[in-house]
Amino acid sequence: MPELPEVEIVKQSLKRKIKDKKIIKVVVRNRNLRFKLQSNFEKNLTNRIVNKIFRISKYLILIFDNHKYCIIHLGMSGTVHLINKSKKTKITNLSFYKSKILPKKHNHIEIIFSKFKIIYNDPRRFGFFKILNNKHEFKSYFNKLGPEALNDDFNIKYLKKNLKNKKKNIKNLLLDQKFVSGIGNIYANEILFYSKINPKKKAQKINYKEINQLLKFSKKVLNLAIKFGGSSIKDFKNTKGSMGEFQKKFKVYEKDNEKCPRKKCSGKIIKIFISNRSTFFCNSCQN
DNA sequence: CCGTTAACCTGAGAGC
DNA sequence: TGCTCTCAGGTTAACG
Repeated sequence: MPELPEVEIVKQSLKRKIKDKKIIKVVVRNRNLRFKLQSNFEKNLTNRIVNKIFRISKYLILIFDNHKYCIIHLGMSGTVHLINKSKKTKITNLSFYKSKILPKKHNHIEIIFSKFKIIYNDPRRFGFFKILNNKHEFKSYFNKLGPEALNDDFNIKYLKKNLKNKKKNIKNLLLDQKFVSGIGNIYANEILFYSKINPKKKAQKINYKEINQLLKFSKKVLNLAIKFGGSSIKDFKNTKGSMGEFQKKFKVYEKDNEKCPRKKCSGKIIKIFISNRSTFFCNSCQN
C-alpha cells in the first residue's frame, strides 16, 4: 500500500478509531517481518493507551501514554484491517491484493481493543513494527530521512542546492528517501509526467523551470491522491466523500502502449526499467 | 564519497 | 492441469 498518500489514508482511518483507546491484548502469529519483531513487543503495547497517531513520509507512528513509540512500515504488501468484535464486520479493508478474501496465514499481528481489533496482514513481510523507547531514539531514527515531499523544507532552495551535484537520474533520486521522502514508484512516474521531465534525465541537468514543475506537481499529485483516498484501496468505509480511487487518475503508471493523455501530444506511453523498477513515460512530451 | 545491483518474501498471471 | 518465469506500491547491504 505504501506510498505517502496510502499511508496517510490508513493513518486517518486508524486515528478516528484508536486515538485515546486502550490496547487490551496483542497476539503475534509471525515475528519474522522485515526485521524480527522485538521480544518485548507484546508487553510494550498491552494496557497502553494510544495518545497520538501520526505519519512521517511512509511511516505510521503511535505514541503511548508511557511516552514510548511504535513505528509501523507497511513495506510492499502490508495492510491494516479494522474488525468490530461484536458483529465481526470488517470496517476497513485496505487491500493491495485483488482477492476479496485475505489469506489468514498472513495475519501476523492482532492488536486488540475492547470493542474491535486491528489486524496487520503482510504476505511478503517487507513491512515491520518497531518499539522506540523515548524521544531521543525517535529523533535519531528519523533524522536519516530527507525532507518529506509535502513539507515546506522540500522547496526551491533545497532542490537548487542539492540537485546540482547528483549524477543519478531524476527518477531514482525521487525514489531515494534520503533525498526526498514519501514518494514511491507510482507517484514518481506520475510526478515526472506532469512535470514533463524524462525519468532518465540526470538530476544535475534539471533546470530552474523544471525544479519549479517538480515541486509544484510533487505536492499536487500527492495531495490529489490523498483527496481521492490513495490508490487501489477497496471497501473503504467510514470516510468522507469518494475515496480510494486515485488509480483511476493515473496518467502513465501501467499505461504502456496507450496514447499520451495530453490532448496536444501525439506521443505514446512506453515502459522501461530503471534500476529494476518499472518506469512509464511519454516518448514525446517528456524529453 | 557515489551509484548500481542483489536480496529479502509470497502470490498472481502469462506462456508453454 | 501444472510447471516455469516474470513482476509487484520498498528498503538496504554489498559491491565496484
